[in-house]
Amino acid sequence: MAAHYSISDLARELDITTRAIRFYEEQGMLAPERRGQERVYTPKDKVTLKLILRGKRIGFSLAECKELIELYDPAGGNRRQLETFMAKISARREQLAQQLLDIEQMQLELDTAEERCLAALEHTPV
Amino acid sequence: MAAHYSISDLARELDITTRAIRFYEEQGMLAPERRGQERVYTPKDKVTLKLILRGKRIGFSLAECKELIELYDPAGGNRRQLETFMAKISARREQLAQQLLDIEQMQLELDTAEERCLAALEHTPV
DNA sequence: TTTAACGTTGACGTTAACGTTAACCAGCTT
DNA sequence: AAGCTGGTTAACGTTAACGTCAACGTTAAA
Repeated sequence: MAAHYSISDLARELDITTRAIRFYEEQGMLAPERRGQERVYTPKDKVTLKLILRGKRIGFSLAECKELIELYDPAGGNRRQLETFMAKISARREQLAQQLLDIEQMQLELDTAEERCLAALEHTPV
Repeated sequence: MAAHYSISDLARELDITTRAIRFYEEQGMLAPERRGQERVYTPKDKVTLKLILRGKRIGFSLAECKELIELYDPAGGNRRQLETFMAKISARREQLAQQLLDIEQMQLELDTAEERCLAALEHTPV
């Protein structure tokens, strides 16, 4: 429940390097406060980092992760921007649906591959 | 139902560049026949390419795609190899499961992001 | 007081997965 | 003969996402 984290606190907890965290900041995805030179992170920053990591796991680029993060900003923006965002969201949805299909198919094929491995092991002497 | 394809046939049909196809070959993922200098692809090569593309869509590296392809080889290999493959398969399965969770979570958040966009549009004059 | 732990800013290095010329050849058409 | 289409190899260029020093400052403990 700590209100603040150091850069290595977050690195440890989220299992990334401090270099990566600084890099995300360099890319404009984070803007932690400073106490002198040192970066001080809030729980909100932590949430942002988690968003980035999840995005990456799904296969988004950092640039795309940044867009996602911006959706959470109350910055809002004008009608044109909002419509652009909506379009991007719908494009994402389609891509995610395709990924789901790919994953299902892949799982089926891994099943049969596994079976073939097992069968082969049956006939292989220890 | 053609028995053979040229490199640009496949490029067109699978919507990739000929450069990419040659690159996959360079990486040892393909080994098309030759008629003189020219590459001649069979339906089997096409299947391999599709496997690569699906793998990429899910977020596998080319090296990982190559491993998947090798699972389809009747090369088989020894007990040690098979066990290694099995371990990799199970690791993949876990990663895929995690991706599914991430995608579901992401979809929920896109839902609310979309709602916020819509709400904002409501209050924005045309 | 020195040494250890943690932080900082450069800045160059690295890997993956192709893109992009360049320079060439073979066959067909005009 | 000239030009187009489509293929080839070789080799350098590019982008993303950090890794990996180097050189330095600051507490806090031994």
